[in-house]
Amino acid sequence: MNYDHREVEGKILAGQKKGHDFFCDVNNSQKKFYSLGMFPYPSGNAHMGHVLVYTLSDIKARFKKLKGHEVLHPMGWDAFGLPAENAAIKHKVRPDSWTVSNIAKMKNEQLSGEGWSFDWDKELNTSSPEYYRWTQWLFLEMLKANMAYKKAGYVNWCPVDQTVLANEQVINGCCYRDGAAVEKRLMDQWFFKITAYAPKLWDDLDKLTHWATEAVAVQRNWINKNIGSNIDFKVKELDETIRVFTTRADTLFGVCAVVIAPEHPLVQKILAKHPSPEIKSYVETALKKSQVERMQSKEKTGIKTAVKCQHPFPEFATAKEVNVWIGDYVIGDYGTGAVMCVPGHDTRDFEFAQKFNLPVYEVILPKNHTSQGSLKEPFTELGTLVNSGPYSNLSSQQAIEKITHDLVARGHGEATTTFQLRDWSVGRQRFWGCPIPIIYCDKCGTVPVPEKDLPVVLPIARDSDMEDGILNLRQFKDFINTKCPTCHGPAKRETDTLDTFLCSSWYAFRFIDNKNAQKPFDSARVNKWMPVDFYVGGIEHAAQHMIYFRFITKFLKDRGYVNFDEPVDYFFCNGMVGKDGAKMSKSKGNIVVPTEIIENYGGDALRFYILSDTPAELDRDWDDKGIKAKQEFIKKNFNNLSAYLSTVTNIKPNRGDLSKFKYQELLFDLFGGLAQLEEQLEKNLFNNAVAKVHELSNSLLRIVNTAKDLADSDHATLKSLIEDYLVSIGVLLPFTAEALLKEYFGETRCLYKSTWPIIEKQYLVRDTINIAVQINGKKRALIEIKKNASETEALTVAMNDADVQRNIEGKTVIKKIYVPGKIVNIVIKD
RNA sequence: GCCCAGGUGGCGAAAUUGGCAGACGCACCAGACUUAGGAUCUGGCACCGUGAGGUAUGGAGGUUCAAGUCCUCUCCUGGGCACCA
Repeated sequence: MNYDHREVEGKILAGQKKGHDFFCDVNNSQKKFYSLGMFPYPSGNAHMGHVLVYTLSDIKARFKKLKGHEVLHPMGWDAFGLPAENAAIKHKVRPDSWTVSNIAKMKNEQLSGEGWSFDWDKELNTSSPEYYRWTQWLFLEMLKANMAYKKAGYVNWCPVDQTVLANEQVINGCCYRDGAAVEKRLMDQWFFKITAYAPKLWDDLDKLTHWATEAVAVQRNWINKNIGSNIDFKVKELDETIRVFTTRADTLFGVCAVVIAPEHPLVQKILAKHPSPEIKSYVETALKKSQVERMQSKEKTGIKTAVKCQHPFPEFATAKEVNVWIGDYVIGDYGTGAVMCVPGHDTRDFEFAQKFNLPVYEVILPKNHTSQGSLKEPFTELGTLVNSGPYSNLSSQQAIEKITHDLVARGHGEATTTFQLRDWSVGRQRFWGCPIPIIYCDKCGTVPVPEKDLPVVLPIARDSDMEDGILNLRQFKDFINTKCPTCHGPAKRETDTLDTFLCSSWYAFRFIDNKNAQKPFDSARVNKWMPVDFYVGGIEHAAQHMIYFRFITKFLKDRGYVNFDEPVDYFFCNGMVGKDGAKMSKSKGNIVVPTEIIENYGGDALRFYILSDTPAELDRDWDDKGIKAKQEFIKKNFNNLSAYLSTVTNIKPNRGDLSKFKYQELLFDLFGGLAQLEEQLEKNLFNNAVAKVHELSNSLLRIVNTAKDLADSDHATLKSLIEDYLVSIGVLLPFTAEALLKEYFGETRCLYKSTWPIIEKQYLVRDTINIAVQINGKKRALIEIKKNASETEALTVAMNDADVQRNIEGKTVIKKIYVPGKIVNIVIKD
C-alpha cells in the first residue's frame, strides 16, 4: 500500500457517515467529560481559527474517551446576527435560507475533513424556533425575577448599523464591527440587571483556578470592583443632595468643587432654577458628543453653575461651600455620576482646576515629607493627612476609615462598593434575532407573552420586504398587530430582538438535552454534565461571552434550575493563526483555506501541524513547509508500517512475555513515551505531544524497518506494540491510525471506541542510569551507575572517572554531593 | 496610568520538586542513491576557538554544592482596560 491521504481519509469518512461513532449517551454520566469548542457563527467560511479550536476540543475528547470517559463533544450554530441580515439586504436572500445553506456547507464540506469526533445527534441552531423558544423563556424568567427592565437611557448607537450596541461592543468608542464612532442616544431599551450579580461574578473569579489567567484578568478588569465611600454634599438652595463616590475619602478636605456629569439628573433642576443658555448649550453639546470625542479631547471642559453645595464637615473645611460644576470628564453611569474635585490629589481634577483656575489645597503629604506650600503636580498616592481638622496626621488608610465612619454618623454618607460592570442592554433594533416575547397593550401596558404561547415566531422575510435596503420587524404588520393576552384587545408586539450573546449564554446547557420539547433542559441531567470540563475559544470572548455565560448560570442557579455556580471548569484560550507575521485577512491576501489544505495534505496532516511546535495558547504563524513535513511524517509511518504488517498478516498480535522480547530497548522507549504522551495530553501540552509522537515513531520505525528473521513470538509482540502505538497516536492522527488498525488488525470498531494502551511500568526504568558529575557546579563527566547505587558507590564511580580525576588533580575536595538518580557535584578549591 | 502574558540557537520551541540547557521539528550543510530531485536514506548543526578549553537562557545583583527555574531591582516586546473618581 502506498499512502494516499485522499483514499485513506475518504474511506474512514465514508464509514463514519453510516455509523453512529461519536454518539454520547448522556444518561451515562458516571465518568463524564464535556469537551466544547465555542460554537461557530455560520458565515459559510470555515477558517484556520475554527480548525485550531475544534482540533483542540477533539484531541481532548478522543483522549478522554480512550481513557474510559463518556464524552460529550457537540457542535451547533450561533446562527442569529448581523451578517445574515446584511447578506439579505445586499443580495436579497432570505436570512433564514442564507443561514441554512451556510450551515449545510460548513457541516458537510468545511468541518468534516478534519476527523473531528462531533456527536451530530446533539446539534442545535440558535435561530430555530425549537431553540429560541427557550431563549424567550429565559427572557421571561428574567422578567419574573425582576431582572429585566425597560428604561429610557443613553445608549450606544452605531450610526452605520443603525442599532444599539452593548458596552462590550464598543471598542475605544467605536463600533466593534465597522469602527464607526458610536453616538449617545436616548432610547427605551430592555436591560438585564447583571449588576445585581456583580459581587458574585467578582468573588467567584477566585474559583476559576483552571482558567487561562489572562481570561480571568480580562473579567476582573471588566467588572472592576472599587471599595470606597459615597459622600453627600447638600445643595440648600434646591433642597437637594449631590452624592459623590470616591475611593479617597481621606482627600475630603481638599475639595474645591463638586463636578457632575452632563447626564446627571440635577442638571435639569439647576437649569429650571437658573435658566442659562450657556449651560444648556454645554450640556447638549456634551451629550451629543460621541464617546470617542469625549475621550479623545484631552483638554478638560466644563461649566460653572450658579449653585453651591455644602461641605459635609464645614467646621473643619478650608472651603466650607464649593461651586457645583458640570464637566464631561465625569462619567454619567459610573459611581454616582458626580465627583468631588480634589486637584491636589487626583490627576484629572488637577487638570480641571488648572483649566478653570480653581484653588488647589494640599491635604495629603508623602510619608516623611513636609508641606510643599504649593503643588506643582498632584500627589495621588497614599500618605499622611494635613489641613484636615481633627483628621490631620492620620495615615490615608486610617483617615478613609474614620472619615467614612463619621460621615455615616452624621448621615452624610456611607461606605460602599462600586463596580464598573453596567447592566446588559439586550435589545437590538434588528430583524435576524430572537424576538422579545413582549406585547404592548393600551389598557394593560407591557404584557409578557404567556409561556404556552411561545415561541413568538420570527416572520419570514420575503424579497419584497427588503426592497428599501432595510429589514426590520417594524415592517411586518402581521407580526406586530396581535391581541393582548390579558384583555384580548388589540395590542402590538415588541419589535426589538435579543442580543445574540443571550442565545450563546446558555447553549452549553441545551447541548445536553437538545431535543427536549417541554423544557429548556432537564435539570438533573445538566447538573450531572456541567460544568464544561474543557472549553476552548479565543481570548476575545473572555469579556462578553464568558461574563454572560457565568451570569446566566448564576441566575439559573438562583431560580433553582441548576445546582452549580460556574459553567466552565477549564477554559483554554487558543492563540490566533496568522501568516507572514500578520493576521489572515482578505485584504492582505494571506488566507490559508482549510479545505484546500485538507485536499492537498490531508486532515491528519492539518491536525498534526496545527498543534505542533507552538503551544496552542500562543499565536502561531502558518508555514507551508511545516505542513508538508507533517504529511511526509504520516506517509513514512503509513508506508513503513504497512510494509512490515503486510508480511505478518498470519500472526496474531500478542504481547506475550515481554521479558523475552528481542528488543528490550523498544519497550523502554515505547512505554516511557506513551506514559509521557498521556501526561502531555492530560496537561494540554499539545505541541509536546506532537514531538512525543515523533519520538515514538523514531524508536518504533527503527526496529520495524530492521525486523528480520524474528521468532513468531517476537512478531506477535511487535505487532501488539504497533497496535498500542496506533491507538495512542490515533488521538492526534485518527485517519491514519484507524486505517491501519482496520487493514491489519481486523479492527472493526471505530478507533474512538478503543482503549488507551496498558503501560507496563516496570519498563519505565532501566537497571543502570547515566548521571552527570559536576565539579563546582559545572558538568565535567558523565558516569554510568546502577539504578539503586548507594551514595558511596556513586561517589566512588564518580571519583574514579578519568575526566573527574583530571579536573580535581592538585585541588582539595571540600564536599561531595550525591542526589540519588540525579547528579553528583564535587566541590573543590585550589 | 493600571492589569495580563512573554523575552532561551538562523526559526518554532523543550527542560518534574532548583539537578546533564537546546528534546522534537523547520531551515541549513555534507554524503549516499538517482537521468533528475522540491523524493528517500545517513550524518552534522548554540556561540567563540585549530585545539585543550571558554562563553551562553534580555540586563544587574542575591540565595544555593547547584539557577532558564527561587528572591530583589531593571530593560524590552506583545496584548487587554482606561477621564471608572
